[in-house]
Amino acid sequence: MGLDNILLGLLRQPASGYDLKRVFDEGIGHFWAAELSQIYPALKRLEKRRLLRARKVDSKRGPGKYVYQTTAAGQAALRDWLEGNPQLGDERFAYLAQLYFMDELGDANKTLRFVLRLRESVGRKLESLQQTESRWAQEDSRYPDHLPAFDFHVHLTLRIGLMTLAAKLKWCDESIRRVRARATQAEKRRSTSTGRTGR
Amino acid sequence: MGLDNILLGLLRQPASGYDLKRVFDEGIGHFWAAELSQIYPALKRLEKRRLLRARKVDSKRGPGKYVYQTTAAGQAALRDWLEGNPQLGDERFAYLAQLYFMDELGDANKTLRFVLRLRESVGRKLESLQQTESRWAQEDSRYPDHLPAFDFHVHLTLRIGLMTLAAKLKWCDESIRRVRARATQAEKRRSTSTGRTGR
DNA sequence: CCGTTCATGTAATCTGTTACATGATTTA
DNA sequence: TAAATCATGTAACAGATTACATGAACGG
Repeated sequence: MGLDNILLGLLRQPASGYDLKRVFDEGIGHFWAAELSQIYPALKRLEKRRLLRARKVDSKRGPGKYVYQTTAAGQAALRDWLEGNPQLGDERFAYLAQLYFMDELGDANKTLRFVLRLRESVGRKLESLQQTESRWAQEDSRYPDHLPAFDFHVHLTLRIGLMTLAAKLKWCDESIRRVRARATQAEKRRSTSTGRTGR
Repeated sequence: MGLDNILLGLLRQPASGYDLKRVFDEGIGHFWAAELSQIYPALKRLEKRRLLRARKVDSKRGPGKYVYQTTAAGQAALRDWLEGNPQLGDERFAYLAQLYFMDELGDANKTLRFVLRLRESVGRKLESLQQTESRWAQEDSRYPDHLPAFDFHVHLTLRIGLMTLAAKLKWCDESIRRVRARATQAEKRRSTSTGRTGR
């Protein structure tokens, strides 16, 4: 249902499956992903249910192109979804599961390197969103509080992405410091006990 | 693969499927969820692959109980996973998709109420994690920097949960203020234009 | 002419949820 | 004695990924 509703939202502006894939990758990737192999069947399904209408357009490049657009019935379905409760699903973070069990490796340096790699990825994502925001702020003097309704809502989702990534980065830095402290403590314990027992 | 590896991690301590469900619900729910109907087949699968070993134990209550435990091969598989890169999957947040399209409703008050409901849920989750942390801090004087390795890693995952939830709550508050401002501006525009046009 | 981008799709597989089925034991 | 908890499972469905298949047009 998630994807279907998102397509109804995106297709208030006409677009092809291929176009939509770009939107997922470049536009809303920070809160939803989808593959082409998932998008195409979904479009057909929604067309059959009369929530989307399709028309064939011949594009300059490649073969024929099918452009979809939300119908009045589709708009009504979209509104129903929007009027409902915030859909907070269970979140799954495999990297946290990895960290949770990482005592298994018995080596604080491995935990440290793990968090350092995490920091890199988080930093990259954060920079990318920050760029998006600063470009936007430069180009539109109404940013952020005098934007038209659509853009304002887009901005809100951008902000939460920015703020949670910033929090994660802060956590990485905090954790790196503390894991380092533990690693050097373990190092010390090793050398003093070696010193005392003579080996 | 995600669940399988997590089970290998959890079953370093012997437990039944039913026990594990409680761990998902009460222990690691903030980063991974699983249903019993998913856990039981996974246990069988892992047992067939000799990554877990099962033994039957008759409990006081209910019918026979099967207690599983990670084997040496299972431990090796677990370590391979832990040595790998941090697994950052694509995150899907349906409530952000809802917010993204909420201009469709053409009513800032609906957006406001949506964010208020969100704030409630986030607040509840945050409080629950905060309680977990403060209980832990009270009961264990080594908390957080002198904990044994396992507990320290658990603590790290707790911290990131706490910090991202705090960031989300901050975002809610920020957004509530700004959506309110927009709602009252829209209100004003309505009344001045009514005043000017005389209807 | 070769790689990239445009463009659409199918098939197999994996992962996860909801609903259903069964039955013992404990607690109110 | 009825509801809650303990305990294990199956079946049907839904959602998503990976691999495969096809082919036109453009840029270097």
